[in-house]
Amino acid sequence: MVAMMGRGIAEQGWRKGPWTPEEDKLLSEYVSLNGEGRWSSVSRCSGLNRSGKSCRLRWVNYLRPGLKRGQITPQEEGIIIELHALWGNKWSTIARYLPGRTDNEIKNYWRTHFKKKDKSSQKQEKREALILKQEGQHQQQLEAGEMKMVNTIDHVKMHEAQEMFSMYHNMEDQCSPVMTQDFASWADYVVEDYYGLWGGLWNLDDHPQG
DNA sequence: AATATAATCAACCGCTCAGTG
DNA sequence: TCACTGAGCGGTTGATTATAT
Repeated sequence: MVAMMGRGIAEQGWRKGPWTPEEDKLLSEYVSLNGEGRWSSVSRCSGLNRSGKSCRLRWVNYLRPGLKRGQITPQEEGIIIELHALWGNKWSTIARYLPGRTDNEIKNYWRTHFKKKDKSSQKQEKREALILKQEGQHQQQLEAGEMKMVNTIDHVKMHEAQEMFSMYHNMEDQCSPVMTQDFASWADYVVEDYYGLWGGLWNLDDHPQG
């Protein structure tokens, strides 16, 4: 494994690899005394043999107070999907709208839950191709859905909407609140949910697109 | 029960950008 | 204006855990 990519091996004197409870304690104490920031001086002042980068990451993603641990809720998932459709891989921006969640967490969630679609979709698409042959009307239905979507939300690009639909459709764990079988009815759901979401989000102080 | 594969998570790396002298 | 530095971000990797065969 190419020498573990140097993981766990001190390079330039910095310790790498998983954090120990002792290190966590030192970092927490340092931040509680000195506040966030000044990461480059953490190692000097706290006794930690970690780079500032590493300290910051550990604090932001793991030690920071108020972090939620555990499963992403369906509501959070919906927000992630919709914000990603709008902004793409702007994980830190998306994370601002999910209190207690980190950009890393959201990024990981997206990768594991939705990027896998790329693989599974190949199988799925084969299956769907068969179904399409059997159901010649399916395409008409899809197009009807597309038209509805385009007319209703011009914020979300069509292909993104189709991707979102595919993702919902491919999710087999039934965690999605709505499992519509066609794009048209799904579009109805998203339109409702979309405005519901933004009605709330626009009230936040930190407007995303300034 | 053993092995292979997939999923998840924590952490690192390289890059960019803003602040400062 | 330019160079330097620190902080933050997104992409990626590798270890661990869960699930399937």
